[in-house]
Amino acid sequence: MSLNLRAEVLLKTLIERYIADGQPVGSRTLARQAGLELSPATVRNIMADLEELGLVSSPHTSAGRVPTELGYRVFVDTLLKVRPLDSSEVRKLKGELMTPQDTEHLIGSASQIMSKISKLAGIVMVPRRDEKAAFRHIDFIGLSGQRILVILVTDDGSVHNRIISADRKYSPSELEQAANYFNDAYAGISLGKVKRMLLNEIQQAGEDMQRIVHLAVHMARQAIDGEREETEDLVVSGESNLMEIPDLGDIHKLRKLFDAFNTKRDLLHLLDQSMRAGGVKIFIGSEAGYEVLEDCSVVTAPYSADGEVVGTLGVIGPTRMAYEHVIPVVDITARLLSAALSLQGSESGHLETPRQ
Amino acid sequence: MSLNLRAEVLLKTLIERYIADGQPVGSRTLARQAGLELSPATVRNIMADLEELGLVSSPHTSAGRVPTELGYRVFVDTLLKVRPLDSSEVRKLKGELMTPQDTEHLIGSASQIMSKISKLAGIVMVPRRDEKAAFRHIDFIGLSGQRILVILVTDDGSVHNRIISADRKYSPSELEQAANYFNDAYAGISLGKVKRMLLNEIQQAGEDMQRIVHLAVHMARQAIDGEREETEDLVVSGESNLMEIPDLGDIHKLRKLFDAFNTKRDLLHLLDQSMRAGGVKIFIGSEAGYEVLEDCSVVTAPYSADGEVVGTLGVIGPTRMAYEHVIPVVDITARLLSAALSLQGSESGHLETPRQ
DNA sequence: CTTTAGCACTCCCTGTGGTAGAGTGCCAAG
DNA sequence: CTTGGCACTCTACCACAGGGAGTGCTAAAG
Repeated sequence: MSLNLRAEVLLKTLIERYIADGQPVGSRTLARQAGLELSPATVRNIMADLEELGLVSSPHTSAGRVPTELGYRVFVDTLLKVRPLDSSEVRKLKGELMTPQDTEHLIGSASQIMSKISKLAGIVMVPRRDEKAAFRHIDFIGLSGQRILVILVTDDGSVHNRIISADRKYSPSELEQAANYFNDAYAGISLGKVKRMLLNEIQQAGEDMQRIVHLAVHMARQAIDGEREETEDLVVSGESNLMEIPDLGDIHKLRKLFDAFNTKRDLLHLLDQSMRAGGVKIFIGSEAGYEVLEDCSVVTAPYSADGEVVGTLGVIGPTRMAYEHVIPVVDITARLLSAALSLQGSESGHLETPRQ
Repeated sequence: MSLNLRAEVLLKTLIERYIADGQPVGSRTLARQAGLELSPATVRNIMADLEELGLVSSPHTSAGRVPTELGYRVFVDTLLKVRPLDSSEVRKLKGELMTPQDTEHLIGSASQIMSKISKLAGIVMVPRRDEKAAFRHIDFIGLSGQRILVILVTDDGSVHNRIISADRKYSPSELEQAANYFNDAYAGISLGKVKRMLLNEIQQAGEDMQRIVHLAVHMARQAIDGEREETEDLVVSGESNLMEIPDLGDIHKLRKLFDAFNTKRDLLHLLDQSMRAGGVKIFIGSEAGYEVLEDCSVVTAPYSADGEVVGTLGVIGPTRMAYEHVIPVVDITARLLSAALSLQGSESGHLETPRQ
């Protein structure tokens, strides 16, 4: 892909222009806009070259050129200069994310603020650190019948609750004993480890363990197992912004996209991919491999808590989006969210004696 | 509004026909469909009468008739016979709502199942019974810095958590003492009462109360106050179903509607209105008084827990919806949700000694 | 060899007119 | 009161032509 300087400049101006107003751009316009002293005819020759390389295409014979996905790819990879964020926007971001709030709200705020600033849809994967987060506290509370409410608190300050059915009814004091046993025995241990320990305990001990211990172990196991599903989740905001974008005018495609927002599976998978690579990543149109994302691009960045990557967030919009603006928004949101989450982690696991 | 039988039959068939295929219906079709032995010309005369009464209108001179909002009103109030639900649909509903799950999931399931069956959007207001629900249990857990995670459990089995900033850092044992104090002092008392008691306690005691008590009271107060906002919430499902409905083809209107789903304020207000009246209520088009609901109808029903109305749910779709199908869906969902919520309430508040 | 001007060509978009179809309103007869 | 008949209206659809935008090609100029 060796483009000479002139061709690069022209491709860049073409894409910028096209992003700005969505019209195919012709040789005359391009010649004037590019700042090079070239005639439209010369530009036409170069456009023919670019078309051969698969970087641009024309919707029909007499309609100017439009970037292809490959064209966008080259653009974002080599030609794009991201412009630093407006200080007012940075302030907005900080204001939204630096106020203390629990993880759930934080995620929601991040998603919303991204969608508000970019005028597109914001997506945030909920953090996946259950396996690593340390167990902090558990509570068993009896409901009607044999149902028991289990509240599980991890070291990072997140709370999960779940209703399970027990084998019989338990008295409040039995439940309290069970909780005490569990809190004493497992405080400070990572959830992943707790899970393995529970499995062992169940297999080995068989019937001869104390009733209370038995109860605690089984209930906790159900609660921790249940977490897995719940945590595979995604927060989407500002979907409706996408409805005003003429590029996505096809109601049918739009509907499929919205369904994807609700199903979440595909998007989660996509976000999962970009968890590994550090920094901002961009998926253009069909690159992502999902049909629903046709004509869409996704700009993602991983975020971390306490120095470890725990999730991904991003913005989703039409392929024709203002990348130079969206990229820094996603980037900075990821950084701010990381900071907020790291602040939030409990110190007590390391610095203080675990609560008993 | 005195319609003779013939006119009623014609209006009914017209609306049924229009609901079925969305086309303005002409006199010839109507004459054949209605089962009355009438010629198109006679039907035309009657249609002119109905038009004068404001029950139908024609989009243009030669285009058949279409029901007006008033026409729909008369239809649902006096002409409509709701058909009982398919037993397979009832099974689906029961399967979804009778499996034990916590309140939050229950609400989500109710909304989803309604949208799935009606192929429209389902909305459920989250229950408002905080003031009445009894306080059950509180936990304070220290996070980094001066931040404290407060977990509040009410008697109905719902869990709320919130992060607050304390005036200084507290040790785990201090926090535990505070929680113990609070759990002992307030167990079984309704949240509304707890709130008032806390206000009193703060005013009266001034500085001379014990440090721990002081801490507990202040933290609990923040948590309980916070609840108010959070609980003003709404769960929407199946919005994307609305995108495939040709009646709502105008992207701009659709966008406004989706914004309303996100803002939630207007919809909550609407649902709030129908909390008082028992049974299914129907808002047709502009009747509701909200611009965004133009061309939409909302079918709502209140639901209860332990015999007391705590919220409203419903379905929202185009004015031209299959009322005779949607109405029983909403009705039964409300009943099933009521049953599920009533099951869920904890008995312990009444039957057992409060946990200490 | 590259750049440029000129020119014919292609395709879209818009507006126009004409026609068929559906349905109405009205009138006069049953 | 009901019905058949008839003139009228409005829409939807089609074909067609003209203007506009932009291209590709060619030949000449740098």
